Amino acid sequence: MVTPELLSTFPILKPLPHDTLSQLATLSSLRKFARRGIVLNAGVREESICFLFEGRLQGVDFTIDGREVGLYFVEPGDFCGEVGLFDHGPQPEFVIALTAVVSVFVPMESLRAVMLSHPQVFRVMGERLAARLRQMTRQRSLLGLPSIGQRVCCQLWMLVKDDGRQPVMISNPPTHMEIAIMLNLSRETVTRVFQTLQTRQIVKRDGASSLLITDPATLRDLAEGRQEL
Amino acid sequence: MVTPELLSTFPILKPLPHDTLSQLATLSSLRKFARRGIVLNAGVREESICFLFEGRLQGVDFTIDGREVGLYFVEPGDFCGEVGLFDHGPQPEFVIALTAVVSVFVPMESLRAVMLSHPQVFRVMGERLAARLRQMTRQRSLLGLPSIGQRVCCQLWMLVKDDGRQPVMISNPPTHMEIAIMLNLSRETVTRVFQTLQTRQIVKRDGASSLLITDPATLRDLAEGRQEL
DNA sequence: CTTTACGGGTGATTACAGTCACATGGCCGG
DNA sequence: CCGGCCATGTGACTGTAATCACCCGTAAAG
Repeated sequence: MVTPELLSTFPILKPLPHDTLSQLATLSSLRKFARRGIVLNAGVREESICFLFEGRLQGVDFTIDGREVGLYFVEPGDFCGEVGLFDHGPQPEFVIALTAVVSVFVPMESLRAVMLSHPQVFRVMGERLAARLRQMTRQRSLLGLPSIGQRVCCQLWMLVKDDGRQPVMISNPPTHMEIAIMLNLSRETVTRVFQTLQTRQIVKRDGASSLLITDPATLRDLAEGRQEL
Repeated sequence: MVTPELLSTFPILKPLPHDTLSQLATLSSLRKFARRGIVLNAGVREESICFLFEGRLQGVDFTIDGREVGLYFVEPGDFCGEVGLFDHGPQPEFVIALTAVVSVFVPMESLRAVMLSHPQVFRVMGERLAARLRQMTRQRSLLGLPSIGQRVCCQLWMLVKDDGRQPVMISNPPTHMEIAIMLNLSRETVTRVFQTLQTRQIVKRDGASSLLITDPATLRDLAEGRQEL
């Protein structure tokens, strides 16, 4: 079902020797989710780490009064649910499939064993946790921005890793609602910002499941506050 | 200057053998800061971990347009600046002294060495990083609360570890401004919430540098949304 | 001892994003 | 082919928190 080759497509597992990968592979399982499927549950001790092969995930939490709060996006090649590796605690947040998703579930206990016997993997996993902290810090300061347009542009800019000049395409982009909960905004407000971005020819819908950033340079300027929307 | 005994007052260092502590102590330095002093700088590779002995610290970041954003508080016995231990990266956020502060600076490199040779410490440090992630997640969902009063009460409640019924005292509490930046509010709004909390006899100023929680039970209810303010 | 800075307190005003209500169009399942 | 769902789009209205402008009192700085 899961081959060692599949596992080795993930950067963090790549350096592992082939027989270790084989062993991990026999313990792992391929799992597919439909859009809106719950990949990881909050509050329970999840027994697996989820490696994302295809699609997009979103970490979400809920406020006491039931409002949805967006925390981060997960892109293919990345993984989630790793916090419990370090403290054996419950999964802190939900992880939801934003699109149809293909993922590999690796049992947490065996991955922890691998981690402890391969300092290399341990190191990368520590770096990974640190990166998550850094990313959450950045996301948090986004929320401090008084200009709503700048908030949306920053978030959009973070989805565009490519820093080039030419147009960039984002396939299966998050919906307005999914962006809204990341930024503490209402869905309508996000829609209105996108509307002005479209009339100003900075982004363009390209079919149903694709967003074209026609003018990355201006988007960047908007994100960094050099231009007003 | 720094004694091994002083270091062993910190839970994470306590299990270390005495000679390791002695060696660490010779490399460490005692540093005091005045209120508003910058304890750790963002963006640079800080060369030390800061262990807080006395006072209160706040992790803060700034938005692109210069607004201050509050991230977390640090209480005595805890430490900060540890992210770089894992990824050798720059310090992600500023750490500011909210009160007069006594702290011990332990060089990051030697602490990293200790960590690698003492799996015990490594484990606790990993748990610590995980705890930070969990705490940031909770703080983030606070910001999703639509009721401003609830936000403030939640934050206040987090400062009260004690879950007892009897009145609790918070010494050197954060100023309204410092709370405001944690919650994405203006200083005036926080003042107004405190005003109603005081008239409703839930909290009370006790001298200049102390806040008395006279009715923790009601504060808890307000924080958890069982009562409106 | 005076001066200044800072934390806290308060009212008036206003901008602005949330909310509600509804419309449209695409896609999927029956 | 039809019906329903979901994402998006849009207008009207409104509540609310930010902003501004000021006050006071204390405590540290000179």
